[in-house]
Amino acid sequence: MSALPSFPITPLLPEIRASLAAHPRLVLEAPPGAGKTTQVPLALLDQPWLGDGKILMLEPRRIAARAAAQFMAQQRGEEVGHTVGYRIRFEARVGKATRVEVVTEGILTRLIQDDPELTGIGAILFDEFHERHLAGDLGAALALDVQGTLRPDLRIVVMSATLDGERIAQWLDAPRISSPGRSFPVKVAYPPARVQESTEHHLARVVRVALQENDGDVLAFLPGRREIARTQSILEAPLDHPPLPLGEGLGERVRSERSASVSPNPHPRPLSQRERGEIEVVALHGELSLAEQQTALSPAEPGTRRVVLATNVAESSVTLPGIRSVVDSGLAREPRFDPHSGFTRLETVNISQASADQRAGRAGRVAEGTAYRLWPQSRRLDPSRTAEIVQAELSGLALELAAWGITAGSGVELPWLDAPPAGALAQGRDLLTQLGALATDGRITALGREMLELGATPRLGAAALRAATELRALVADLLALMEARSPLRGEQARTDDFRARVNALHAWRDRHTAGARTGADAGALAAIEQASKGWRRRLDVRSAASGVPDSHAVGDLLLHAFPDRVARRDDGNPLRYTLANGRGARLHESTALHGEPWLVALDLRFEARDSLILAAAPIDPRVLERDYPAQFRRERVLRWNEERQAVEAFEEQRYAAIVLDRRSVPVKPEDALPALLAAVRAKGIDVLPWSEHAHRLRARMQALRAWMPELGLPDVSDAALLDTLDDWLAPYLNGKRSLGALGADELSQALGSLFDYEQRRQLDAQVPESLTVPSGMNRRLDYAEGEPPVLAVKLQELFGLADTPRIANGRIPVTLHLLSPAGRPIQVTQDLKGFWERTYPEVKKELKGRYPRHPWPDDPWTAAPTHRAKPRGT
DNA sequence: CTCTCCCT
Repeated sequence: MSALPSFPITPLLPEIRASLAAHPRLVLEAPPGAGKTTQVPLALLDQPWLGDGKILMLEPRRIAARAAAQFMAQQRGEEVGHTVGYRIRFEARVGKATRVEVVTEGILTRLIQDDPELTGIGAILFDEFHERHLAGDLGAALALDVQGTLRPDLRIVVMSATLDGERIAQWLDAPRISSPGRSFPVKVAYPPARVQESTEHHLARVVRVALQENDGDVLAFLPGRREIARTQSILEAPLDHPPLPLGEGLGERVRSERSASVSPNPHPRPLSQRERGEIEVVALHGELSLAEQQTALSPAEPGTRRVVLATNVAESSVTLPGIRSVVDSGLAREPRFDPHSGFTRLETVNISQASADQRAGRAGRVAEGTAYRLWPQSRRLDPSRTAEIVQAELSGLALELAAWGITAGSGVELPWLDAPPAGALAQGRDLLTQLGALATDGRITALGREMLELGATPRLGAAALRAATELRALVADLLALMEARSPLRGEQARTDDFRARVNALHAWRDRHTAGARTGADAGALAAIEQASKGWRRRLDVRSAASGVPDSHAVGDLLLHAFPDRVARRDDGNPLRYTLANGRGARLHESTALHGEPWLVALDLRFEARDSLILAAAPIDPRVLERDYPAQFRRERVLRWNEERQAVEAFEEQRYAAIVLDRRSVPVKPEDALPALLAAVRAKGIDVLPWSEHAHRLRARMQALRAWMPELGLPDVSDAALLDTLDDWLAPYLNGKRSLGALGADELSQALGSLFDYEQRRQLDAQVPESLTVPSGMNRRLDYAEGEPPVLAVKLQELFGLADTPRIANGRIPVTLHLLSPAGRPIQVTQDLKGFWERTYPEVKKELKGRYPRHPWPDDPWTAAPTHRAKPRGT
């Protein structure tokens, strides 16, 4: 150990050893450059608790796993594969003597599932745990479960670079040791955007400032390719105005921000023509070919300064030499799974504080640096990155859990740092059931176990294992191509026909064409071929596929991975498709798949209406009939025809939600009734044929209920009627096929049926339709909710009536609308007596002249009531 | 008409 070179973490190693001797779990916080990855595993090798056990160290990336193993082996003066080895998918360098095994995260899950006792393993170290990958979280939860049950002696060390150590330590119930890093101070500035300035213009402007104020290269972080391209064109366009004047705006602001441990170039000056000519702008993102990435990663020509416009690749995956300043948009694109739609979509989000610090740290690897942040300093960032487990698609996790014995109803839980959300987990289990990996009781099937053993995603695993033996060579290619980014470049890169990728791989393999002529990236194809070779080994295939597969072969194999994304072209619109899950999708206008009646959509960009199909392959629908017979259904379907206000019946032949054939069939009465009731429920009570009579009947029923609550009458408000349609309306709709067939009388009868005989008797007695007035005529009563009834009547008809009539057992006085002989309103009153006494004499004086042929007695109490005028001449 | 990064 004494031979170890010194790292910032070196002085802490005794403390780390002591802690693990006393306590089986530990949280180790150390920023990049502290040496934790390479020093901690070796420092634990001689510990008594380890005996001759192995140390497993998890890395989130393959490159990092290889590099860490390489570095440690070198440090011991050995080859990789002796004391120190590594294991990543399709590649292992471990030997009998190997005691430190650096593995990628998915490998650990396999190891634990294969041997839950973790025989021979004494410690597991989770490096870069702050990245919170799904596999890392699962691995840690499984390891904790094993430690708590079968292996109390197992040591678990979680190494993290963020401020989140406290939370992790609580979760683990573990002590916490922090190490300083090895990096130079980085000064942070927050230059604000100008009014209406786009992110790209803001960023380009600050990049120019960074070039002025600092030596060395500039690394800028943007959320994606589109923003990188826009920024690049802004930076490469000739300046239409001279660069920033001295001492104004940003230059000043930068120097006044925070206390700087180092002051940037104290005399920023405009770039000269010559200097600008020496600045090289390069893009860096995951879609680039290896060669293109190399350009960005290699040192610039002497005398040339470089501006690297990068996505998140540059945050952790690659190291860039010579960076002295970082310009950070504060944005990243992250996948979010929506359990409702079953799709994952990319969202542009604000980065976490941990990411911001990690990005800024990139400016301090070689010397002091400056980080320019393009968001307001007042903005509060989330302290650390959201764990993948809370926002990702979870079918893979659900399958691992099922293999561990955790099913939907098992009630068993793992000790999660962040538990998987129930909705996404349920959706994952649904998919697994559809793929045949889970039985109906939720337990894992034999196919599910095979899928885990194969080590592909559940979707691709299902496709691979269901393929006929003679197609397995092609399946291996499809797995490799599906997992990789598209190898196509140039014109070809735009195609949405997935078969173009297969053809490019086969052409490259067959050496018929040079890499360049296939329009594909030879480096990418070589990597895909490596993966395909790995899959061929696992699938027991001797030789690789070649040539151009049959037109449906690719789709027919991959539809077993995406049975829910089988798509059929709509009749009306050749670009529009309906997916088996019922959602809409469309091909873009320059599609290479125009006219294909059936597709399997392999990649979609989610949109609320019609998702865009980014990659697809044609399929033969007969394969669906053969392999998913249960999804084919012939069903009677009832539809509401809005125009006819009537029920229609169809017989539909469907694959899942895709309608293959629809024929009109006669409507059965027992079919129609529920559909008619549903239509009323959906459209509201006003859709019924309300007559004047029915309205009035309902008003009286409501009035009686309000005025004589002791009768306990049913509510006939809109809401109550809708709630009880089955009771009162159904008998009258029975046998009908449209709402129009319901007569107005029938509606009244139906309403009336809500009251029994006695209640109807009370209705007629207490809330009558009309009153007989002294003239002998029946005059209608008008009922409105919450008001006394209105009796409109000519004055002359009431002669002899002393008091206001009352109804509802005398509880409610009617409101009299007293009318002139011509039917014009004279007075509204509930006090007839008062009217006769006070108002009538005046009314008489006024109207007698106008209606001389009508009686205007001085004494209305004793006069004979009449509804007619006096006969002429009397 | 345009999608971040990674992994069994």
